[in-house]
Amino acid sequence: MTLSGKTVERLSVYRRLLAMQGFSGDDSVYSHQLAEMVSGTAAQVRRDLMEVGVTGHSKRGYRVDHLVEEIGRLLDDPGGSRIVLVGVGDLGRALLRFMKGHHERLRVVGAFDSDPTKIGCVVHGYRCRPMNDLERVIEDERVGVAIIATPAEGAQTVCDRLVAAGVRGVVNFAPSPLHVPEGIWVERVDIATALEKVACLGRWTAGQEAPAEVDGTN
Amino acid sequence: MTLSGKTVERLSVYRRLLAMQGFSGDDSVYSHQLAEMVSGTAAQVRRDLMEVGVTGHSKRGYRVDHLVEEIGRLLDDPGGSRIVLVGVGDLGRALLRFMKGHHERLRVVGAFDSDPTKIGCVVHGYRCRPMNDLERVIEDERVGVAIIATPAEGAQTVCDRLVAAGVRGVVNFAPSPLHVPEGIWVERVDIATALEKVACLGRWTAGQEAPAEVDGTN
DNA sequence: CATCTCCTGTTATTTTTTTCACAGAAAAGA
DNA sequence: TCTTTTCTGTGAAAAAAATAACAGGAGATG
Repeated sequence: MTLSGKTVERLSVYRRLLAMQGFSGDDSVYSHQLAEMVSGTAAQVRRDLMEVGVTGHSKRGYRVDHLVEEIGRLLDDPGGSRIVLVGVGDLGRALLRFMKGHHERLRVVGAFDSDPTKIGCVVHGYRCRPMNDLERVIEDERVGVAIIATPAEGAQTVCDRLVAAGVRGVVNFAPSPLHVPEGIWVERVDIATALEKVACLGRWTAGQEAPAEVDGTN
Repeated sequence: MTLSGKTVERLSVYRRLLAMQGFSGDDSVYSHQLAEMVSGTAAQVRRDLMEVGVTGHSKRGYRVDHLVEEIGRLLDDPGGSRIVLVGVGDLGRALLRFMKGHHERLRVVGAFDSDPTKIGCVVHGYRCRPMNDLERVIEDERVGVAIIATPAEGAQTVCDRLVAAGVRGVVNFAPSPLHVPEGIWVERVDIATALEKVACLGRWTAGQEAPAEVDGTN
């Protein structure tokens, strides 16, 4: 049984929200409460949780602690995931900051940049290393996940090196898609597209929807 | 006819790639070339372009300049979109930097933060303003799109203010989902989820896939 | 205890999205 | 001019995702 990407996304969100909400001890949640939190439907939540294998209690919902634990069993590598970040520009710095507080199970073990003037600088507690060290760190630390926060130009080259060195999952913040061999998972976080999409669809949805005479056959 | 979100995303990427690739004058592209660029299929590309309404030429493909223009006609507000950014932390700064170079059609007209020590600072050419000015700027500048780059706690409150002031599309970088009235488009960019997803699925896909005896029925 | 209510678990249905497949068009070559 | 090749445009089929629907269980209420 393989979990769909969409499901994994939602599970990640459920867990985060449950952690943020100050649940304690033996608290429970209903599927419709979780649904409300994510602006989804209760059926969707129950379906997701079914896939996780957790079982709720009719009339009392799901035990929060149990839920968090089981989602973790599915999402997390038991040994924790080690991560490298490539590209310590503005975005890279923001990401390091972001990784700082959260995530002991997602640990950054190296930050790299090709700009010689950045090498050695310490950003949010992480020291910036030269690109030459990339392969060694990945192999020594058994890194499975990489974050690419370089400009578009360098991204593909960096990606090739990462994959060759053994990385199996990549989060790509560069504004161009990456080509990877089969078996490597790439998650694209495309800020420019997100903006254009919102600008376009925000206008659309709020605009003069359904020209009335065609009775909106969508 | 309403364009699906997925389609809009792809169109945005097509256009960007076409712009990045140094096409000139009356160059043309084939659907399979575009497909290769985005690691997609030619059929998908043709279907997307069909929705745009552009028509290609058999044996010669699509005129690049025509394509870019037509995609623009669909995605862009003719008058350009004015944007506000709320939250000038590390991520907000990275986003301002990002908006700087690109996008004259997506123009940031205000950056806001609730931290008094940040007010007045100029970041990548944008001056940080106090939250009090938020509504006034949105109304005066007829802002339709907002970027939320605050911590999770403040995000919903900020969002409510944005919507009340007239914003119709929101890009949410805060790690918690937002609740909005119907007609408002929210695009979530969830860095934490992207990381967890890659860590999970990268492990999965490369791992001991399909236990061999079940002949991989996915 | 009987009933009412409000949950979960899961199957069935619908909707959305992607892929397939092929007719038609146009350049190129013989 | 006839054939071959290699495109596009699009209906049909398939796959994926979301939604609805409902049986069954368990606390609450009287």
